[in-house]
Amino acid sequence: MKPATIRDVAQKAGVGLGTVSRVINDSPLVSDATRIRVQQAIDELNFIPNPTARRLSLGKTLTIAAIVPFFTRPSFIERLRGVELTLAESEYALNIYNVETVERRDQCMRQVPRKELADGVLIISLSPRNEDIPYITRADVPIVLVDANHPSLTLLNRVVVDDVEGGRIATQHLINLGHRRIGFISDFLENPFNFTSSRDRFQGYREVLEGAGIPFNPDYHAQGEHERYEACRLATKILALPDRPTAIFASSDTQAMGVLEAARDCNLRVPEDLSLIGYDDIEIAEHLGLTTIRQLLFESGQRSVNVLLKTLEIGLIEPKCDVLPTELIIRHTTASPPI
Amino acid sequence: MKPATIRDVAQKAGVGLGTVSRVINDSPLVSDATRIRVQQAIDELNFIPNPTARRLSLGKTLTIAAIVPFFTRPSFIERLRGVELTLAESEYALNIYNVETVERRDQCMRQVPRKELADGVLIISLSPRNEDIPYITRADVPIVLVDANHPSLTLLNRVVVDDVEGGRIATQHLINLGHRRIGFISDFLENPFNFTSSRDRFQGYREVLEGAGIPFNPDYHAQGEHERYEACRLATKILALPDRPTAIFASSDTQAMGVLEAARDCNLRVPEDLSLIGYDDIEIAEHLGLTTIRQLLFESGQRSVNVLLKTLEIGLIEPKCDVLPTELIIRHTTASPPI
DNA sequence: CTGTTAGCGCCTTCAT
DNA sequence: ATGAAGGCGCTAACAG
Repeated sequence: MKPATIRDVAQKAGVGLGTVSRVINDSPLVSDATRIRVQQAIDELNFIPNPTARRLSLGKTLTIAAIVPFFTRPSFIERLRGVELTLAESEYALNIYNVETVERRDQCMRQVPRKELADGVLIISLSPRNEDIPYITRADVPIVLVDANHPSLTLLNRVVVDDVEGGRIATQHLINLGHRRIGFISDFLENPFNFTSSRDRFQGYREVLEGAGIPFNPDYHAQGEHERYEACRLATKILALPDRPTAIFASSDTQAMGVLEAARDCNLRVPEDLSLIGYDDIEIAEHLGLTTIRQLLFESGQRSVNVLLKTLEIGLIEPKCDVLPTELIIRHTTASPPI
Repeated sequence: MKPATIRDVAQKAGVGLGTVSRVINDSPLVSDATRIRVQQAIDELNFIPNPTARRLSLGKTLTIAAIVPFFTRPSFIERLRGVELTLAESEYALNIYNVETVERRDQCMRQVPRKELADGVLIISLSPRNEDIPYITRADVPIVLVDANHPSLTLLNRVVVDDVEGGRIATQHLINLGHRRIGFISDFLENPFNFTSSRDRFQGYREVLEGAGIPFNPDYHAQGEHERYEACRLATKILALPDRPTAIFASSDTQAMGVLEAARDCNLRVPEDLSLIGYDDIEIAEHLGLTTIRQLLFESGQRSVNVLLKTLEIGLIEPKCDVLPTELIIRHTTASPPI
C-alpha cells in the first residue's frame, strides 16, 4: 500500500493541505485545537513527509556531499566520523563520494559541486588542480576544503593542518635525539590524485635538515604507493644501504607499519637500532607504541561541517582558513641512535 | 544563476519537453537528427537532470540505505567498502545511517525502511529484536540482512556467516594444539544493540569444549565493551587467575589486540606462554601476525548489494540465505601450550 | 487562523 | 517521431 500523503492527513483531519504543512513545519499560524487534530491524523496514518517532495519544493537538497579518497583508510575514516556525527544532529543528509581512481577524482571534483546534488560540499584531502579551478569557482554551492588547498582558492573556507610544520617537528625530534642519517618514506610526491601532504611533510623534513647543516641524501628518500607492503619494500631497500639511516620518518602511520615490518625482516630492533616516527596518530599507533605526529582528524571533520552549516544558515561569510594544530606524540619507537 | 532545466534545453533545441526527456532517458523513440540537436543543447547548457525532480516523478528515491553500527570499526568499514564499490557502478546513491546509540538503533530500525527514504535497505550487523519485527515486516521496501539474523525473518534475504562454526573452528584449533585451559573474551553477550556475533562464537566455543570433554570454566569468560582497552582489562584479570588459561580466544581482532597488550603487561610471551586467536582478519591482523578466523567482510557487502539490486530490478524473488565461508588463518600467535 | 492555488523539474501517457 | 498535459508530494504566497 502506498504511504500516506499530506493530502490523506488533511482529509482525515478535515483541514486543508496548507494547514497540515504548517503543522509539519512548526508554523505558529495554527491554533492549538487544529494542531492537535492534525497531529492525531498524522500519528494514526503513520505519516512522514516525503523528503523528495520536500526537497523539490524547497529547492534545496538537504544534503551535504563529501568527496573523499580511499575512505577506508584510517585517517580518512576518522575525518569522516567527525563529519558524520556532526551532521547527524542537523537536518542534512550526508552523501559520500568515495574516490579510488583518478577518473573518479576528476569526475567528482567537477560534477559534484552542483546545486542539484548538494547544498554544500566538503572536499577532503584532495587538493584541486589548476584544471579543476574553473569548475570549483563557478560552482553555485558553498565548498569547504578539508586537508586540502590551492593557492588561488583563498575565497573558499578551509580547514587544514600545517603539514610542513608537522614535517619539521618530526624531523627535529629525530635530530634532537642525535640522528643525522634520517630516511623519509612517503607517497609519491607527484601523484595524479594531487595528494599534497607528503609533499609538504617532505618540505618540512628538508628545511630542518638544512637548518641542522645536514645535506639531503636522495638515497634516503623513497616514495611509492600508500600501502604497508610498499612502505616495507621501500624501507627494506633503504635499510640495505651501506650507510643506512639510523632513523626513518614515515609520512603516515600506515607506512610506518610497513617500516616496522622491514626492520623486523632486517633484524633491526626499534628503537635501539632504528628510530621510527609516523604521522597521523591513528588508533593503532598507540597499540604499536609508535612515536608520531598527531593531527586532529576527527575535529577537522567536525569543524568543516560547522563552517558549512553556518554558511548555509547565514549565507556567505568571510572565508576563513582554520589551521589545526599538530602535536608530537612520543612513544617507544624513537631513541638516540646507536653509537 | 539558476541551473538549466529541461525546459531551457527544449527551448534552445526547439523541441518539446517530452523529447528532451526521451533523449535523457535513451528512449528509442527519437530520431537521430533531433537527438543530436538536443544533445548539443544539453552540452552547451551544461545541463544535468535534477535528481530530486527525477526521483519525485519516478516515485523512486534511487537510494539505498545502509544501517550500520559504529561504522568506523575496521570490520564494518570493510563491509561498507564492499557496499560502496558495488553500488558506485549503479544508479543508486548510498545513504549510511551510522548507529552509535541504542536510541538511534531503534529509530533507524523502525524509521529507515520506508519507501520515501530508500528503495532498498541494508541492515548490517544489527539483528532485529522481536519488537522490531512488525516495523520490518510491514516495510514496503526490500531489506537485506547482512551479518544479522532473526528466527522469524526467513522471508528476508540474508547474507551471513556462520559464527557458531567460526567459534568452533577457533576453539578446535587451540585444542588441537594441546590447550585445555582456554579463555574467551567477548562483547557483552546480551547487549542493547543486539549484536549476536559474540553470542554465536561463544556457543561454538562451548560446543567444542564440551565435545573435547573440557568443562566450561566461567572464570575464563569475560565480557565487556568492544574496545581494546576493555579487552586488555578483562584479559589482565583472567591472566591473573591462579590457574590462568594457556590460550585465549578473542571474539574480534580488535579485542585480540587488547589481549596482546595485557600479555605484554603481564610479561607473557605470545605464543610461547599464551596463545591467542582473534576473529575477522582485519587488515592489521596480518601486520600483527595474529592467528584469526577470516570472514569475507568485503564480499558480504558486495553480495548484499547485488541481491538488493536484483530484487529491485526483477521484483520480489525467493528469499535466500547466503552463508559465507569462514576460514582459519594461522599466523604466529598460536602454538602448543608450555609444558 | 485557514483553505486554495501555483509552482518545484521531471516523466509519462495521450494525442497527433 | 513528437508536442502537450497531467501528476509525483510538498511549500509558500495569496485570499479570505
